[in-house]
Amino acid sequence: MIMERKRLDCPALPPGWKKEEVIRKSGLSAGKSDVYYYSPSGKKFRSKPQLSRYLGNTVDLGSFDFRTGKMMPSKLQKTKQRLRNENLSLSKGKPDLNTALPIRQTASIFKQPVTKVVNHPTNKVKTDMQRATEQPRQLFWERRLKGLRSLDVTEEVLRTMELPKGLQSVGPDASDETLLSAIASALHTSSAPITGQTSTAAEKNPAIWLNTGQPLCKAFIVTDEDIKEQELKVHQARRSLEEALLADGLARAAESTRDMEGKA
DNA sequence: GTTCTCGGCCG
DNA sequence: CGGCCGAGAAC
Repeated sequence: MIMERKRLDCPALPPGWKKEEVIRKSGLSAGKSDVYYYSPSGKKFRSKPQLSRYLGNTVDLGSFDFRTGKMMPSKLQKTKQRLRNENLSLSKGKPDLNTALPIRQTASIFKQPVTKVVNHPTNKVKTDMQRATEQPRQLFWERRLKGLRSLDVTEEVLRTMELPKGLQSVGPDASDETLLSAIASALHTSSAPITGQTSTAAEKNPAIWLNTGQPLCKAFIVTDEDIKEQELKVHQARRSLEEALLADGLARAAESTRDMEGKA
């Protein structure tokens, strides 16, 4: 007899998500149960951290109880406690090893739709369409990114990027810092063109008119000079990378040569 | 190779 | 005690 695995709908998550509870039937932990979730595309999730890594900023799992699959408002208290503790330990100079929200800026750890251009221009790689369709977002979620900095290996703060004068932010937090995060996130999260907020109404009352598919940034104009300037920067960056790789290769070659001589 | 399952760590 | 994830077992 085959034990039917019940995959139940989960109202607290976006449509199509399923929840499953498996009872352990042997061993010391017999009787205990494990809870799993399945995305609309069928991917299995076995913990809350795994879930929030995947969902990114599209869903606030702060009050989500993984075991029951329900939103538990009582848990909001604990979320605030956690934030306090984080700020405390950060001010003591401990490195922030938290990999939960908000999303990281420098690497796309989330699966994104990718178009691979090979010989024939119509060829495409398979993508997770459930993930590719943009989901509703919280207004002004980018504010959570405030204060994030990129560090090098010695934990020195890297110089932040300077933004062109033409870029101006929209919304309650008009700092350049958040603007940069908002744009960087938009470029990472969406494959659609980034135009900024094209409706001028959004500037007057963003809470109503904000286009959540676009960053908190006024519409901007990109001139030919901007493009040329950027091309130059990319070119220079590639040159220095090329030089670094070459130097590294030479160093390795020299090292292995020395090793060989040592053995002979 | 992938999926299932339980152990065990750690907060 | 329970959440989370590693790793061996099963397929």
